[in-house]
Amino acid sequence: MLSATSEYALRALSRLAQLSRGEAILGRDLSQSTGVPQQYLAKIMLSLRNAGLVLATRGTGGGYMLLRPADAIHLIDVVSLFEGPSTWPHCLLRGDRKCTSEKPCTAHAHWGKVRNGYLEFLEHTTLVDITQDTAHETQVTRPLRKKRARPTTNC
Amino acid sequence: MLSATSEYALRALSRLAQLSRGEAILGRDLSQSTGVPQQYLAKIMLSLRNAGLVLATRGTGGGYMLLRPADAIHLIDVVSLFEGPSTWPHCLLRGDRKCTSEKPCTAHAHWGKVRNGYLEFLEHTTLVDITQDTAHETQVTRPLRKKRARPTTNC
DNA sequence: GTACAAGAGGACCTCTGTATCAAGAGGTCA
DNA sequence: TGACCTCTTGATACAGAGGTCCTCTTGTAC
Repeated sequence: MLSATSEYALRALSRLAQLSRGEAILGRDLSQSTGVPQQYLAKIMLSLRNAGLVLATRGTGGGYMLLRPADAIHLIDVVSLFEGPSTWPHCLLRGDRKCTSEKPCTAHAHWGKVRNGYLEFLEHTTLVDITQDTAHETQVTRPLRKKRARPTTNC
Repeated sequence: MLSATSEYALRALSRLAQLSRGEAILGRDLSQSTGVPQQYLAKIMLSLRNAGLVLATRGTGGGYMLLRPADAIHLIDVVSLFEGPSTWPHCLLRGDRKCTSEKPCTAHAHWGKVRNGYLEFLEHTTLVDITQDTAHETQVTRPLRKKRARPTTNC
């Protein structure tokens, strides 16, 4: 689905979207309110800055702020920075050469619908949509660690 | 999306689905025709055997075959063996506690549709749907000797 | 100009999924 | 019974994502 990095980026941007216009937030505070490890968040914010999504100001009184209105930043702008192109392949079995667009497998069309649904979701959803009006609360969450369940050996 | 392991499993099962009834395929040949590393495939097949999806027979003339009709094996049966429950969380921002079912974010409902679409796809699609009718090519299978199945230790 | 605040960035660590190796266990056949 | 075949299994290696540490660079205030 989404990598932890993508999700971290969305959470940070969502937090920035809560700020009033012209207001900046420190990396430290951003880390605290999103629950993303500070040093790792710094790296993510760097990518976002290089992508022209946020403005990072150094020195006393510095911090991060959105460079564009929240409703002008779509999830796809963020996710595409951190996810490879093959995350959502044209066929579920991306490695299987037997399923091609000329000779698709039976499930191809159904899979295409699912895939398009997901991509459209990312394209049409903006930061505003995933942002709660919780600018007042300083809720601290834990760093998230992607964890996959081990293959079950029983039924 | 799907882990490599899940996809490997689906490719292998899809290959098994091409065999005629009672026919088995060697691990070596299965690896060759699916492009999955042989030793790694062996481990995956073991999980599938433990899950009651395939029959593995050792010794001369042994190999792998489906234990149920291909149209009775749904993708969800396979994928759930290898993917954890958090792969498709209820909210896109799974780590963000601010988005709850009581107080969902604006995108929650849209995300739910995408999520359900994916899950329904896995639940309704069977091996038959992802299997090409290519049983004629590189025929490296042969009838499995008539022998009782080794009782699986679990299930 | 100096002290301090704050982001930038390289080096390195850790964990997990993916992959390989080698030996073992179960089975067939002459 | 022994040679041979094939899956099983534990140990181990490798690569990449996630995460930390430390130093450097830039900017502000006095």
